[in-house]
Amino acid sequence: MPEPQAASPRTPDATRRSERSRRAIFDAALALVGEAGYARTTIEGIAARAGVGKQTIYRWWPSKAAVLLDAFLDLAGQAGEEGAGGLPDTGDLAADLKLVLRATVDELNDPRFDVPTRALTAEGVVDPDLGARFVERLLEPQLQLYVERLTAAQEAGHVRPGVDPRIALELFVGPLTHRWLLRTRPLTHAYADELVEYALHGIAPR
Amino acid sequence: MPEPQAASPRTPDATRRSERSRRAIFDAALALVGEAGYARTTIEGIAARAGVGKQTIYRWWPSKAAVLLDAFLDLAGQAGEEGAGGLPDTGDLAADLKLVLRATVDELNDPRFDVPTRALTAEGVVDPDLGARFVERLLEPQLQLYVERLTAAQEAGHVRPGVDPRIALELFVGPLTHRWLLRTRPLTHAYADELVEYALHGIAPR
Amino acid sequence: MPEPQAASPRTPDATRRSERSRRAIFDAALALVGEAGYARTTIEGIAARAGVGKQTIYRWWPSKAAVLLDAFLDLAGQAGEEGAGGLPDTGDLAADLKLVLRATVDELNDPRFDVPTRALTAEGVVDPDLGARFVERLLEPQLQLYVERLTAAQEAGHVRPGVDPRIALELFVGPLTHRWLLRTRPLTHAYADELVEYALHGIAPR
Amino acid sequence: MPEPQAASPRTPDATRRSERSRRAIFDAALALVGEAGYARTTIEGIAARAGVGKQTIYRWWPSKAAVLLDAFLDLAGQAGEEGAGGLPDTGDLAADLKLVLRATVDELNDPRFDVPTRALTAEGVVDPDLGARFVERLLEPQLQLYVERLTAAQEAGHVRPGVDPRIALELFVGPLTHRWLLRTRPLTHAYADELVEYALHGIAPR
DNA sequence: CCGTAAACGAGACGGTACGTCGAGTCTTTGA
DNA sequence: TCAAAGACTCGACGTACCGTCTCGTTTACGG
Repeated sequence: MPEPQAASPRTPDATRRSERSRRAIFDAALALVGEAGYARTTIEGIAARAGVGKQTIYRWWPSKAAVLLDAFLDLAGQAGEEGAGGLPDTGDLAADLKLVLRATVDELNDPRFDVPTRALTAEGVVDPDLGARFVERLLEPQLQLYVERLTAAQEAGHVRPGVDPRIALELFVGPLTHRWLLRTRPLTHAYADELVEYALHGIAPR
Repeated sequence: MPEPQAASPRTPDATRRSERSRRAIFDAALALVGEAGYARTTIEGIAARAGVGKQTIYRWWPSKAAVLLDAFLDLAGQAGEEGAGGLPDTGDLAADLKLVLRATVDELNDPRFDVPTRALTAEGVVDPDLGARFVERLLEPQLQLYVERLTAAQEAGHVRPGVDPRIALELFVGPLTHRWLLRTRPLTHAYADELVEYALHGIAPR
Repeated sequence: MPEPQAASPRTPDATRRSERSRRAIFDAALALVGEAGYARTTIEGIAARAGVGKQTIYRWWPSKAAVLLDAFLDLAGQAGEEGAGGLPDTGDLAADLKLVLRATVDELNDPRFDVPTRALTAEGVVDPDLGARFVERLLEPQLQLYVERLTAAQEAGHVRPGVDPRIALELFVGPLTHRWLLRTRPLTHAYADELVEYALHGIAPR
Repeated sequence: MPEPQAASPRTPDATRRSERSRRAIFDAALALVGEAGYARTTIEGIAARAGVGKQTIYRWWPSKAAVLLDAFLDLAGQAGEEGAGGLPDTGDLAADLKLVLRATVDELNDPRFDVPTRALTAEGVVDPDLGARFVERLLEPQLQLYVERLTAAQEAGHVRPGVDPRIALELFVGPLTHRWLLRTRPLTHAYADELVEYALHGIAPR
């Protein structure tokens, strides 16, 4: 549940907040972004679609991006309640990473995911506060899964001792994100595989 | 030199274009972004500062981002006329890459560079046309330098045969960009060095 | 009190209207027309002078002319609250008409009245809706005073029975307006007198 | 043929003027006013339609209204070359005037005449220079015909001696124009007749 | 008959105002 | 007493024309 970011003049009473409105706002925001894209989604539009006064949005969120981020977190929270039990660990690190990266490639190629995530990411690039929230709530938890898997591999002797897993993971995630955000080259399974091939050698035991 | 992207309704006659206005617009745009940030820079403001009619901007560019991209390219073109002779090649690939990546880190940490580049990148993330132009005119030429240096290293036997330099370079550039854009961790020289260390092993001969 | 002419897309709620803004707009509009003339008065200028958003003008009026007409009506409403008790009736129709027409001549020769009235009239000539409002709200009530006076004269036997007062009045008002609007000849008291002389014979008993 | 209004900076050489352009501009102006109305007719539009540079218009006319006035005069000049031999004189002044006024009523009720004349008149109401030209070139010559007819009638003893025909004519023309411009009441033949009835008594011998 | 100066078409330019949109604030009203 | 509704100020949008100003390109005259 997103608490408003601290000491604003006249912090509203969160306990009296209308859950009904909150949900309606999330639904409207996600629907509008899906239909019209992020840039053409407006706070006014969200309010109208949600059947809510504009003030009700301004009361609880500082910006359109913040609304959407919370809507996203809400969505992810619902989805993630069951699954998300960590990366697979079959003992074969290369295979496990390829599986995960291929899945990520598919997700990034799916417009339903691509459009709003791209919008939110772009906003975070430019708005440090939002970016921090985005990273802390959405990105970092996912990266932590890589840390866990790589640490396990390190303990199993498949990754060179002394390698920092937090840096190592970026060898996989960084290039993928680079291609996705900047569209320098197409994102394919073959690319994911090759990436694992190259990067894994970099952190493998000598 | 940015030729208008053709096939628009009533393309204006580029030969009659006022070089004076073009320069004034670039100067104003860069100054305003530097002073007020990208979001608070408006086309109206650029026009006023440049002493130019708004229509003169709209006649030649489709958006604020496009203006700024061209202003950037113009700047880069001036700067790059003398230098830009490729990445250093001392024969020591690791050292050369560290040098370059450290320089990149410094640049990315310099607000004069960071603010507008970040803004332009974010815009490109969301606007495919602009992104394509951004990549083609600014990013790809830089990446090509890596390709050249890595190919040379490959021929010298310092990089495993069969490794695709275009993919290999992303092992260096991808993670750096990731940290920069998403601000997940601080960008330091130490990080640049470690990145080279890890990634280089990945593409070194067995 | 000007109710918006209904059946527009999304008629705003008139009960919530800001009386403060309405007054400020009228004041600004009249002041600007007086200072700069009608053509150089702009909606943007009125809004700025009134300390009001442009939208607040566009919300309630369809055009600059409509604003000015309402400003005029408002002014006339204030002025007319006490006076306006009809044309004088001394029993001497010729004298009474000469008095009134001379006063009208003076008014039409006074730039404070001439400039905005002329502008509004010209606009009404070309814009039938505005013209209708102008006539209905400003002109017709004045003409009605003539009807009353002429009817009284008719009952007193000073006007031929069977003469339609609504037409008769135009013998006085028409030529005067003609000279004023088209500036064919100077508007003088002598002219007013002569007009009464000629026209009155036309409707006198045989 | 409209000579430019004297000593402007660099008066152009009228002898070199392109008759072709002049005609094309008139045609375009009249056509556009007919199609879109005066307000939506622009100098730019006239130039484009006439296949003429804007400067060619600005070189010879000071305003849109001036162009249209000249276009009108040109038209009237063509039309008036044969006819316009004065008002009819059958000896029956009332009948003659009714005939003429009825014809005027018909003209004023014809949209082809009404729209542009109305526009030009309105412009003249507000722009004294244009108004003067309008009156001098179009209106006054017509009024002169009334003067002639009334003078003839006066000599024949049908109009009271001492009556100023220039004023008398306004008893007929003024009310008609009033109704037409202000749309206070419909313009009908019956009205024209009644007007003659009333006004003629005013100037008849006692 | 030819060179030259003008008027010409085209249209880019600096401006001004347009009418619209949305942001964020403030006020009224009904549940 | 909160929230819906929505009017408010403000600022920027992108467009339309204004009137001015080059640009070549005709065109017609004067040598």
